[in-house]
This record gives sequence, structure tokens and C-alpha cells, in this order.
Amino acid sequence: MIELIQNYNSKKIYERLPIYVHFLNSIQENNISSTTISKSLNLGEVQVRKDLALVSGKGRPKTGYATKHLLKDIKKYMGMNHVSKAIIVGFGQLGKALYHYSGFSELGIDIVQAFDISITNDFVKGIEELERYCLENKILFGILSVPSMEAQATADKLIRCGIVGIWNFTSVRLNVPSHVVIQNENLAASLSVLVKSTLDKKAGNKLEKSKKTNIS
Amino acid sequence: MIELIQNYNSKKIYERLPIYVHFLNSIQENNISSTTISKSLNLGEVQVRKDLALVSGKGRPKTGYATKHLLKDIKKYMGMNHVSKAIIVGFGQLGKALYHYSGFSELGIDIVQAFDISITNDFVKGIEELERYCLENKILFGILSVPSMEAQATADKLIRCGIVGIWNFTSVRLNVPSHVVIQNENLAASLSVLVKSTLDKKAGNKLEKSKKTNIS
DNA sequence: TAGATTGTTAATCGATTAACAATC
DNA sequence: TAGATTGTTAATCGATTAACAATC
Repeated sequence: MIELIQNYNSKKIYERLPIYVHFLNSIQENNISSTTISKSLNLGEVQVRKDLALVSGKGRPKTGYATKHLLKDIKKYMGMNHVSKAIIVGFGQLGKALYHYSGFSELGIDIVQAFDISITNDFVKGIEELERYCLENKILFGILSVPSMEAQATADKLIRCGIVGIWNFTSVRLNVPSHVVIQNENLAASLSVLVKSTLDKKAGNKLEKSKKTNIS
Repeated sequence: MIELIQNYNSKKIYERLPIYVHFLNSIQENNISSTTISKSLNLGEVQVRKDLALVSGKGRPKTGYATKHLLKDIKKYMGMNHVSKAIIVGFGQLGKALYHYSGFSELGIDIVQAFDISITNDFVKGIEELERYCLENKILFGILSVPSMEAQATADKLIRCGIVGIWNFTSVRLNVPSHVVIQNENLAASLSVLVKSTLDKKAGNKLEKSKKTNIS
């Protein structure tokens, strides 16, 4: 008999692991249990345990996990043990806000430079310097916060500069070659989801269901 | 025989419908096919058709959907046919960027006012005016972009003001009563997902899998 | 009529949760 | 030993995709 077990680790776990990292950084205890984590973060107890088992599996019954050790394992798994350098293109209000956002560094991400067509202050370089800068500094990640009109052209340029991961804040659905990863951050759509979910709940639906009942 | 069919409409569809709205607003054609939509937005053809069937179901073989009609049906389904008023608390760089973000209005969302502890310009009111403003104007949605330290206390205050949907940009996992909907927008975690996914792809994994093979 | 396109059922894939055995 | 907690398998739930019938 041949048995094939595939232990998938879902994409969703990638969203939760940074949350654990942030939490573990904030506590003092040397040991922490999955129960405590799950309660603090409003996540399922089993889910937390499964996540941790996948990336660490060094928990001990009764005592839980060694905080430091767990943190190290999660960071290693997520590639946070070395710094990932990212640049921003489009230094409007959103680009500026992201540039100064403080939550990235504990996750091993460093926004090293911003670019824009107009140089408004010391933080930003002109777009014409983009290519040389990215190639010289081996930048892999780009944050796209330009006007929609320029989204695709700018993405194309980023890819020519060696960027392989694009965080896309524009409303344009980018076309990119298969070696490039796009993460869309559609703020307007996201707020819409909140509005609709809230209206659903007010109307008494968890999620709307339509039910057909056939009796034959 | 009793047959029970439940036609779930997933949460995920709520993320796609605004994307369709934006796309439909951008085209000139009177009719549009699901094939064209799916190609333009890089979505599965069947998925688009299923989404549209759920909210409209007025497509015609050979011609597709009447653009105007489809747009109306999606908007109605999502509650975009009336304006949802939202306020922002925390007028730092991120709050400012969101306040001036232009993508919300076509989705029926209007950010009507910003609040902060310090009144830095004409757009913002002092936090002490929050309660009266929200109650008087029947505000249901709040955007939380305050420092993490004040996140929970501010959320509590919002809820006392009648807010039932909170778009949470802080890294705090809020505790709220069951009638309140939270949508977490964890920017740091989101960029982490991009980094990890990109590193995966570079390493040649679609998604990492661990395989156990037992032969007995 | 032929072909393009919709709409729906069934199958597959992916993610979470429940149950419970293992262990410190 | 008892009890708290981990780790894992099986079951359930949710979302997408494939196959194909219906129809303009």
C-alpha cells in the first residue's frame, strides 16, 4: 500500500504569522501557551496550535512554547531573519504614510527609498534614478502608490529594474510575467467589504443564504 | 426524500464585486460579457459568471450583460445605492491619506469627517466632538488610524457613539461586542505576505508542501 | 442552424474545526 | 497520579473550478 500525505500550509497562515510575531514581541513571559495566544488575538485555539506546529513544533505540554525560540522559528520560516529591502514609487499622501509607517521593521522589512516624478523633500528621489538604484541595491520589492493612469507602465518599469514582488495600492489589475508576485491592496474594496458585512449583520444575516427546500 | 440546498454566497465575493463596479464604471460599451470581464481583471471566467449570476442573473447568451443594468444590480446588492457615511479617528499621515483617497465615492462611501486629539487643519475636528457628531449624523462606520496605545479605548468610544463597523488600521486585535463588525487592515502583515510569497516563488515552490510517503 | 455565451450541477481543492491521543 | 497542554487525524465547512446543458 502506498500512502501519500501532503501537508499543505495555506496562504492564510502567512497572514497570521506576522500577527504572532507582533504579539510575541510585546510580551514579557518566557513561556506562552497557544491558549493564551488564541485568546489574546481572537483566533481559534486549534488554529494557533496548528500554525505553531507547522513552523516550530517545539511546544511542551503544561508549559507551552519558549517565547524567544518560537519567535525565532516563525521569523525564520517567514524569511524575516534577513532584511527585505523595499522601495516606494509614488510619494503622494498614501506613499508618504507608508514610508513612515513603523510596523514593518519588526517583520524584517525596510523601506529604503521613495521615488516620485516630483522631488518634494529629502526622502524622495526622482523616478529617473529608480533603475540604477534598484539594480545597485538589489531591491526585490516595490510598493506601487502612483495614480492609476501610470500603474501599469510603472509596474513594467519596476519589473525591468529587477523587482519581483509588487504591493499594489492602485485600482488597476496589473499584467505581469509569471515570475512576479502581485499583492493587491484595494483599499476601496476593503472598506466596501466592511460596509456590506455590517449591513448584513444589522439585517440579521450572518452571511446571506438562500435556501431551497424540495420535498419529493 | 427531503433535499436541502444552500446557496452560500461567500465573503470573498464581497471583495470582487467592488472590483467589477470599478471596471464597469470605466468602460463605454453597452454590453459586456463575463469572458471580457474575467480577462480584463485576471479572474476566472466561471467565477465571474457565478458572481454575476448571484447578484444579477440578467445575462443573455451571445450578447452578455447590459452594463448599466449589471452595475445597478451589483450596487444594490452591496448596499451602494445609498451613501454610507464614515468618519476617521486619528488624523496622522495614514488618516490623512485615507481621508483624501478618491476611490470610495463610486462605491457609495463618503468619509464625512476626521477627528484627532490635535486640530491641525480645517478638515479635522477635536475628538471631544466625536460623540455628538456621530449621534447627530447617524454615523455607522469608523476608520481607526490612531496609535496602537489608544486603539482599544478609541474603539470603545466609537461603539458608544453608535458605530457598528470599524475599519481597523492599528495592529491591535480589538475586543468588541458581537453586534460590531471589525475589518482588520494590517498593513505590516500584508506586506509580509508579499515578501514570503515572493521568496517562495523564487525558491521554486508554488506553495510549500511537505510530503510524507509511506510504503507498507 | 451554428456558435457564442450564460447558468447550474458536480467535483475538486483549500482552510478550519472537532475529537482525541500523547506527554510533560 | 491528575491535569493542563501539545500535536495529529478525521470531519466539516467554504470557495473555486470543471463539465455541460440551456438559450439567444
